[in-house]
Amino acid sequence: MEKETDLLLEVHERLLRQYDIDRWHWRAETPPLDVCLGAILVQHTAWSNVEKAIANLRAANSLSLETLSALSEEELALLVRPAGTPLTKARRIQVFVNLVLGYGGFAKLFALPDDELRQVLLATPGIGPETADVILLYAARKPAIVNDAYTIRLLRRLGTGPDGDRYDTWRAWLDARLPDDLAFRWANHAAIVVHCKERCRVRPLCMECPLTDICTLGSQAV
DNA sequence: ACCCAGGGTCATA
DNA sequence: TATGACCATGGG
Repeated sequence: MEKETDLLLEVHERLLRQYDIDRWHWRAETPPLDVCLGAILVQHTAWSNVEKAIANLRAANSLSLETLSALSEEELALLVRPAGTPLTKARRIQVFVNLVLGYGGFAKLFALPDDELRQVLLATPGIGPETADVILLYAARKPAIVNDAYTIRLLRRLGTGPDGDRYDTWRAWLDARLPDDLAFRWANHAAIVVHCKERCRVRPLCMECPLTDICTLGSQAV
């Protein structure tokens, strides 16, 4: 376990040395609503398409809880259409937005104890474990673990990780091994995403990959 | 013409 | 518990 922590910390350091995570899409000043919309819209979807959807919302002056709640399902679906599964995502956004409004805004919702907040999010239709953890970390700014396909793929290539790929198994495994620190966890997940988007999917770039020498799968496909 | 993307939900065995 | 179907658009 300590050895695994050492590996995770080494990866963390190397990635932060290599990438400027400030160029990642969520920054310290990103409003909670933007983060939450992105978290829902990116489900099984390429981020480039999410940007188009959010640009549509911005152009329609609809980046507020009140506006999003007031839009008809069809109108909202039209705006988020580039992100795919438009009707599904329009519904999920409205359910979530109404949840926040019901609490009287993000500040009050996020004032709940961490565990309770996570339960509330998970009980919301359309918000599964990964979306909930993204909201916890990047919108509510709690030191949550975010697991995702990138993390699993990367750490498997490094020959580590728990048995099985179930979300909660990975989450517990990472939680026990990463510092319980907001800044660390914020940067760690961001760096993994930036890294995987930039390199992991393109094999020729493996030569310049900052993790090549500890990658146990060599040149095998991602 | 495929295949997949930072998921989530529901039905089936 | 564990797969599979479905949602549906845009880019490689």
